[in-house]
Amino acid sequence: MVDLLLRIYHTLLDAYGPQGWWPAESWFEVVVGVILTQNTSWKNVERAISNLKRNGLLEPEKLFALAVEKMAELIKPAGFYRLKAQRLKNLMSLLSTYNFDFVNLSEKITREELLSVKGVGKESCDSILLYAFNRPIFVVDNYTKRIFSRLAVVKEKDDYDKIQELFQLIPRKVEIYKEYHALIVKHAKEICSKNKPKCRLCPIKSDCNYHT
DNA sequence: GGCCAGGTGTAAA
DNA sequence: TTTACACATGGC
Repeated sequence: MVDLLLRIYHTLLDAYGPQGWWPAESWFEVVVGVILTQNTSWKNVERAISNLKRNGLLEPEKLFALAVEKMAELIKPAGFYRLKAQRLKNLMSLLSTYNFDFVNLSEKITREELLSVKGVGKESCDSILLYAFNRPIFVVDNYTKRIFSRLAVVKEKDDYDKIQELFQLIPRKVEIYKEYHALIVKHAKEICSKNKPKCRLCPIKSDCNYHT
């Protein structure tokens, strides 16, 4: 099974090349991006991020000190902005207990702690651990579920933990974990873009007419 | 105009 | 335990 997963990985890598995720200039930008991108296109997240940057607020202490209402205004382009502003606040307050210290956080913060934050679910939690703090944790998203269940690698009703356990049979190399998830997202976008031949892997809709 | 986007929490069945 | 819904902007 591991061989199969690695074969798919290399196939994707050959097809699309390294994706270089996460696109950010700092670990803190990753953390913020993770919350902002919840059910939201990256394009919209970029606008929100650049609003924060432009105001010099993409720094832990600055953002933590910012009123939620102000934050909400700035991240508006990312959608769900009131909700996400509060979620960022919640997350900031956990990170503040580590004094926003990268080394400290990288070594000590746990999955349980992150999951206890309101607004941080499994995918966000694992994205933060992998992409911000370089832990070998595999990120499972809906694309992963749909694509790999159609490839009959996982079952339709397998839950997050089940699928994650499977992928984590792959040797725990952070770079591979980062790249694999990124490639899955890339593939998901590619196969449903126009001018592509029909395939049975549409991640957008299970009954997609365009790619059945 | 409708569907989708690099999800999550909550409430009802 | 599963399902339905709210949250919201912007691209196509």
